[in-house]
Amino acid sequence: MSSVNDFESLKAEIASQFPQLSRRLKQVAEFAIANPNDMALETIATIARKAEVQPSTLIRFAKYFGFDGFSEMQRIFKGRLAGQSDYKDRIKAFSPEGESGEGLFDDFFHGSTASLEELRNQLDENVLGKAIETLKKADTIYLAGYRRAFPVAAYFQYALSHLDKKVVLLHGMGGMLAEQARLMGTQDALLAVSFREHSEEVISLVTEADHKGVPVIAVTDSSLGPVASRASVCLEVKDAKVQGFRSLSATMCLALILVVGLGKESLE
Amino acid sequence: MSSVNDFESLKAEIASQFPQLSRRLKQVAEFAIANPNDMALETIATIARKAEVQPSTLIRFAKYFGFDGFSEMQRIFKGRLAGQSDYKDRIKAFSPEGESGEGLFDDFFHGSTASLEELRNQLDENVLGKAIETLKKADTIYLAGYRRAFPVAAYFQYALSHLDKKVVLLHGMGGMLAEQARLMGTQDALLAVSFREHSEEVISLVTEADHKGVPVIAVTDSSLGPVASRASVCLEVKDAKVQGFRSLSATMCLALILVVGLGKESLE
DNA sequence: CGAAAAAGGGAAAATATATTCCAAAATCCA
DNA sequence: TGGATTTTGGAATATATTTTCCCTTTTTCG
Repeated sequence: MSSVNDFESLKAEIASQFPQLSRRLKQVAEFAIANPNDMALETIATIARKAEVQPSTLIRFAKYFGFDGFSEMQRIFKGRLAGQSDYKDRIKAFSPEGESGEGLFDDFFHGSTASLEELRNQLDENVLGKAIETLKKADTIYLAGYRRAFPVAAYFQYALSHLDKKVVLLHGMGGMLAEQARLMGTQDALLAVSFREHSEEVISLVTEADHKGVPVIAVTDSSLGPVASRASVCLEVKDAKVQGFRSLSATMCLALILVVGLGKESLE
Repeated sequence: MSSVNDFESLKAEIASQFPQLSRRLKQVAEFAIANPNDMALETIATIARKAEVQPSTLIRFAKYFGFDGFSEMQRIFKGRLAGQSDYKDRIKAFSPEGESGEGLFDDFFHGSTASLEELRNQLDENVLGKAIETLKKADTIYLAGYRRAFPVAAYFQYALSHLDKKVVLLHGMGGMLAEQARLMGTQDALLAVSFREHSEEVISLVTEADHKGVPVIAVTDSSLGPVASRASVCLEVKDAKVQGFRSLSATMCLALILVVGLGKESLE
């Protein structure tokens, strides 16, 4: 087992050992540094062919650097591609045993930070641009969000109205949801925030908008759900869950990005 | 051989077929979209374990979408990783610190992450404990929050009601704010969320509660403001500001901490 | 130059991985 | 309800991949 645990240190190690490597091992070293993707994604045979060495040379190379075999070294290259922030895994599962004396609430911060990290990695600039473009074109922006998504919709209402956008929060108060929604037209847009177990209200609103030809921008945690499938633009965001409750940290950050993006666009 | 050649079209294809997939195939679809990295880097057995399906289900999934087998479909996922990582390296290489046109949204993530970090450092365990204790003792929790603070109050309403706490959101709709607030008693508590330029409503609510002897828990960005000074417990949180707009990422994290803290306490 | 040591090639063996297949369970439909 | 059809789980099989090992080639150094 090698002491090297991440790509950066492996790279450094290879660089420092390089001069004293044999001819073929140098060849592998150069290939590995130049083609880390291949090293992560291809089989030993394919890599060997591309690097023009024998498969066994690759294994010798791995063993030279203290790994049990090639596969073990390949993990490092895979880790590099996976993003390897170790925050990532935290989104799904938190240590149930919890505290180790230090930082009783670290789980929460880690979770939120992890969600942000994930959002940063996943957020597609093009999709976001399309969303902003749609909002910009809209005469009136209708907002939908219920249960956990309601605070997000409320935040949009606050922030967008500060941009002098016409916004209507479809709160359904007084049982007037359908009436409120009836006014949506093709020149408008519906910004729907919805998380799994999507509420009936949001699904029917989105469906109606879709039928009418009103552009729908979805902010959701499930890009395969009923809301996303009817949306013209789908922004995915996953907040960390702690003891049955999800924060809204990442979603709020996404909301801010949308708002500021729209603000910028409007000024130009 | 499938007609799908890149990740984006596979994703679109999966989304469009999703509704008519069987239960396990849906499970795979969700996992695949949510964890494309695992799909590219792990073995069938590992993926199956993570997605909680049988290996054979993964193969059925691949075949459903026209691939010869799982491995062929996995190529699509590998392709995605191979393509994007050039971009990834570029970011790392050219912008080691600040901005350089790349990482257009890094400001937002950085801002939110920094806010969380600050919250983590500033948050006093004793103060938090006192806040939770107060909320726990309260018969009914009254919630106040206007403008930017409203989404936070709304989140509290959602989350606390899931803990079977009696909560009243003082929304002031219909001009009945004073009437709603009149019911607060010393056995209750007022959870007031307010940020600078504090709204008139929240100030008068907090003042009234203070006079009546109702415990007030303040969540605010100004520990010296009119809300904090009248509160029995004051939790300070500062969200990052980007181009005139503040996110609520850190505040939402704090809200989650309070909620989960209260949930734990209640169980014991 | 020639013996000893190191490096390299490549096939064979070992291991891991993907795929098939069939029986059991669930779902559908008449 | 009850037979037909689809879906699912999981062991058995086939395939692919990694690793070992031995022999050949190359390099090193007295």
